[in-house]
Parts: sequence; C-alpha cells; structure tokens
Amino acid sequence: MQRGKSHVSLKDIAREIGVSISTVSRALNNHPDISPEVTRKVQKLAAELNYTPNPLAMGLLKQATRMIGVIVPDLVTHFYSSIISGIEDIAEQKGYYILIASSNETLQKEIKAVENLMKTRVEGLIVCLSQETKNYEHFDRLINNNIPLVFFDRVCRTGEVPSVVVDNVDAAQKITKHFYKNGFRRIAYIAGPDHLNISQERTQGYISGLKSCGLGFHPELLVKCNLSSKDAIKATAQLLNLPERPDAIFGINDTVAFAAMKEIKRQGFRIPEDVALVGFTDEFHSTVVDPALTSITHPTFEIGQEAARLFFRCVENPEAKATQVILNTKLVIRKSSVK
Amino acid sequence: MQRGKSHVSLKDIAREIGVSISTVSRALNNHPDISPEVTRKVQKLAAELNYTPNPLAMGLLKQATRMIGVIVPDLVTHFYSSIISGIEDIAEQKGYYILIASSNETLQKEIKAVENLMKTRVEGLIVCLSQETKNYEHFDRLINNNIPLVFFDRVCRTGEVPSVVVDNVDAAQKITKHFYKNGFRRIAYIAGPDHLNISQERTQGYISGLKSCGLGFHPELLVKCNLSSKDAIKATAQLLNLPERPDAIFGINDTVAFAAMKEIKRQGFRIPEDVALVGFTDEFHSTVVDPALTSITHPTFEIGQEAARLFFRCVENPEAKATQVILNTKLVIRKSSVK
DNA sequence: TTGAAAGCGCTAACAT
DNA sequence: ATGTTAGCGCTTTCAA
Repeated sequence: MQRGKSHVSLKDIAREIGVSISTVSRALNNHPDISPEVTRKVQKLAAELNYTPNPLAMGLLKQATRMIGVIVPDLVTHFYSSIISGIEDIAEQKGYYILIASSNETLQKEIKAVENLMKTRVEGLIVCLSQETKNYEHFDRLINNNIPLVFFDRVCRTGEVPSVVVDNVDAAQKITKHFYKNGFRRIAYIAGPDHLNISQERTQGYISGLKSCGLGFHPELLVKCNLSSKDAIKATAQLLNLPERPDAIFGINDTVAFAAMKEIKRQGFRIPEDVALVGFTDEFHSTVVDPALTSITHPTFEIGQEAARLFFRCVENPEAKATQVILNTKLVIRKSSVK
Repeated sequence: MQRGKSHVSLKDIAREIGVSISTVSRALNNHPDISPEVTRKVQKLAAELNYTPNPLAMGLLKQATRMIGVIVPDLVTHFYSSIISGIEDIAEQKGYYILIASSNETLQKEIKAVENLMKTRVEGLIVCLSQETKNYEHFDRLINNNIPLVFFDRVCRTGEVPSVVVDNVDAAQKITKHFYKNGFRRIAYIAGPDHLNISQERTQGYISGLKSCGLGFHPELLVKCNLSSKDAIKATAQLLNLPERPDAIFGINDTVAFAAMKEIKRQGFRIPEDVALVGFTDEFHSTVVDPALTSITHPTFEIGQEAARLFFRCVENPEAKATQVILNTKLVIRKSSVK
C-alpha cells in the first residue's frame, strides 16, 4: 500500500462492487432506498477494508471540523493538564478532537494561538487567559463572528461569553477563617496581577474573611506577583522581611504556593510553626511536598468537563445566552497550616 | 457575519475583484504570469479580508493534513508535558499542528488512540508506549503502510522505527556508583514491567553498576511495580520490610520516586540518614520535595525536539532507514542521597 | 432502487 | 495574462 493512498475511499468501494459512489454513500448511511442486498455488501466490504470517512472531505462539505481549540497559560502544570483531560472526556463523547495551544502566559502568544487555531478551522475555542491579558480584542473578533467561545478559571467578557469558574471569594474566605481558627493572626496573601478575575476575587475574599474574623486589613500583608516562581519568591521574601513578620501566608496558586514554601524554608523558618502556609492548588502535589500543603483544591477535571459542555451548548444553540458555571472548591487541611 | 461563513474564500475575493478564482490563487502565490497590478490588488484585498487558505481544502487536495498525532501514557506528568512542548516547538516551525492523545497507560486506550488519530488523517504518529504494551500489531499496521512513526522513551521495533531514548544503562550505573561513593552498600532498585525497554536497560545498568563497584547483586533488592503510585508504595514497603533493609533506593521514574519518598517518610525513616533515595525524573519536582531529590534528569524538551525532527525526516524521506537518537542524562545531586 | 451532477475550497494542467 | 476544467472525498438534490 502506498503513502497517501493508505486510506480507502467511497470510490474504491464503489469500483470494487460495481455501483456508483452515491450508492455506496447511501448504503453506508443506511439510506432506506438502497436494496438490503447492496447495503449488506457495501457495509461488509467497507468493514473489511477498514473504511473511515475522510474528515477533511466531511469538514469541507459540512463546514464543521469537529475540532475544538484549547488555549492554556501553560502545559506543564497539573492544573491545566487535568482540566484538559476533562475537556477531552466530553469532547470524545461527542466525536470531537481538541487542538491544544499554550500561551506561555504571554498576550502575544495568546493572540498568535487564537489566530493559528482559527486558521485550522477549529469550530471554536475554550480558553484560560494568559496572565498578561487585559486587552480582549482578539476574543471580541470571535464574539462578533458568533464563534463558539468558552472561558475557564481566568475569564473576561462574562456577559457575552459562557465561563466556568470556582467560587474564589468563598475559597479565600475559607482560608482566612481556617488560619484564624488555628490561631494565626497576621495573615498575608500573595496575589496575582490586578486585572485577573481570580486575583481580584481572591483578594476580595481575603479581605472580607479578615473582617468577619474581626481582624484588620494590613496593606503590607497583601503583596502581588506575576505568577512566576521567581517573582513569587521575591514576594515571599518581601513578606518575611517585614518588621512584623506574618505568621501565615496563602498563595494565589500552585506555582506561588510552592515557591513560597521553598523561600520560607530557605530562610530557615519552620512550617507551620513559624509561618503557616496554604496553597491554592489541585490535589496532586500537595501531598508530595513537606510538610504536606493545606490547600484549596480545584475540581479540575470537572472544570474541564463543564467548559466542554458549555462549548457544545454554544455549538448546538448559537443563540443561547452566556451563562457562568460556578464550581465549589474544598479546603483540604494538612500539616502546613496546623500547629 | 454568519456562522459557517466566517472565513473568506478565494471565491469571495474573485467575485469582489472581478477575476477568476484561479487568477486569485495564482496572485496569492506570486505566480509570475499574473500582472503586477492584479497581483497587488488581490493581495491587498486578501489581507484586508483576513484571508487564510482553508486547510481542509488543502489537505484534501494535497493529501497532507500537516497534523501529527502524539500519544503519551499520561498528560499530567511534567515529563510528558515537557516533551510535548519540545515536539510542538519543532512542529510549529514546520507549520504543523499536533493532536495529543493519552493512552492512560493502557494498551486498549493506546490502540484506540492510534485508530482515532489515523481517522483524523494525521500524517503520522509520535508515540511513547503505554506500560501495558507488549503487543505491537497496531503499530505494525502503520509500519507496513509506511506511515511516519517515531517512538520516544519507551520504544519498540527499533530496527524499523526511528526513536529517541536516553542512555538508560549509563544512567542507572551513575546512580549505583553515586550511592556507592557516598557509602551506601545495600542498594535497592524499584523497576517497572519487564517488557519495557526502559525497565530492562535500567535494570542492566543497575546490575553492572553494582558489579563495577564490587558489590554483589541481591535479587531481593530488585523489586518490580507497575509504575502506579499505589504499586510503587507497595514495592517500597516490601523493600523496607526486608530483614536486612536497603540503605539506598532508586526508583525507575517520577511517580515511583515520589511514592517511595512518601512511604519511606510514612514509615518514619529519615532520608538520607536511614534510607537514601534517588529518582529518575526531570528537573521540575525534584526541588519541591523535602529533602530535595537527587535524580537523573532527562532532557525532556530536547527529547521532544529530536522526536519531531526524526518525524520530519520520515515525512521528507520515507525511504530513510530508522535511526535511534540517544541523549544523555545528568545526575543532579541533592540532599536525598548524601549523608 | 440507483446514478449523475453539483458543490464545499483549492491547485494545476490545459486551454485561450 | 487569464480563464476553464478536473479532481481531492463526500453528501445531496435531481433525474431516471
């Protein structure tokens, strides 16, 4: 068998059996007009020859590629990998494939990824914004063309675009209260860039959590970083060097939490005796580190599944109005935050 | 703009300018026959309308989809994510996209993944075998049809299929010798399934390493597991419960190394004082755990790049004979193995 | 019950 | 210098 001809087409089957291409097509689709005998013969041969319809031809004809583009800030974080698995799970059930691209946390690569994926004629996009993204023109173009689009975790344009998020305010409150209950009073928070919804919401939960515990908000205990390991270490150092050191820190996400852990240890502080730590992360790594990290765990697989479900709702009903699915997080208490 | 008509075609441009479709095609491809004026006009309009050639149409015509299928045992391990980034890096330069599938370490899903990817008409496959795979029929079908195929890390059919691996024998020897140099004498090894090349080769390196240190090989110090966390914990427990406990352990890969670390700690042993530990892993996690894990680091990104390069060699020259690229690993010494 | 023809978007051989 | 035609694989109207 030759390269480029390794796939059987309707033509091959038609020639072999001695009927027209259209008859073969109908037979394979169980069209009632075709005689049972021909249908049987065609289907038998097709099975033998391992016929599968050419998706390029179908795509061209139906103007539907059955492909979804997925853009994530990075591929090497368990958080995104796991969400992707969730998307894949639902997509597979619908006979769709996903094309994965990484923005590497930069706006420039995100724009490029949108362009490239649209070039390949994906039917739409499922996206988690890069940390740099505060300009949404590249998405507005999709919105205006009514191309299916779903955001998850880091979202924007929530009025027009369906999205999946977790209840960040609640999560951050849970953390603050947990610290309080365990005797910590100088609770610090390492946030991310202001324009990200996750950062804003968690900040809001942090502050309202402090209030409801009767603690004041001390601006010096809220530091920001750009979500990179390096910057998170700097932020942690800044906190540890305060005249009045915090006795508890929580980080906005995985990367930040682990970086904070490294820096706290490096400076010779004990966790949780000197500084308690809580992360915002998924289940995987929290138990590998030492001490095991108390953290808000995300239902990552479900986030992916929900995002995919919203996506197919868009595909099937382009007029439907944008909804937001809010999932709950869980505070899993481990050693890093209990004296 | 309507759904399903959000992409401009040659026809649209042709109609607008009042020339034929082929003229437009030629103009866009800078065909010398076309008058400079028409060429200019066409290219200008194409740019304005954001024309991009329809890859489905091109794929149909050229019988080349510019897509590569990639199958990995799982998506949530940094090792594979990082390799995928490497593949993507080269693929992007060549204008190819990759379609990622996970076998979830099962043969059944691997077969399914091969089938599905072939159905989408990827031009070929880059694969790391699932841990269950010892039957290669699903790949033989590709080989016989001369469909581009490259294996990495866990490989088979190396005579016929190009592959990228690391020097596993050497790596395992390095570990054994490192243990010896640091005063450890009862060196244990947690291997994987026998049929996997990586397991065989590392076992071989382990044994020859022992020999070259003048240590005997004690069969009870070589245990096997199926590469799952759970099984690796069992294997570790088995080692720790030996009448004569090993004073050093190395695990065949990331998952195993981390599981071993957990179990050693859980049983109350100190690392490295009671039991030293070395992992076979990539750089990312080794420094997050405590104590930091000495390990053989894989050049993951390069593995991906090399695999992609081999793939394109197949595409460009289908007759070329299968070569194997062997990359070197590095032993990075951290606290877990030095008393 | 079946076949012929058109068309999805594109290129290339073959006219003109 | 440009247009026409055929064909990549498939479905679907229209004809028979």
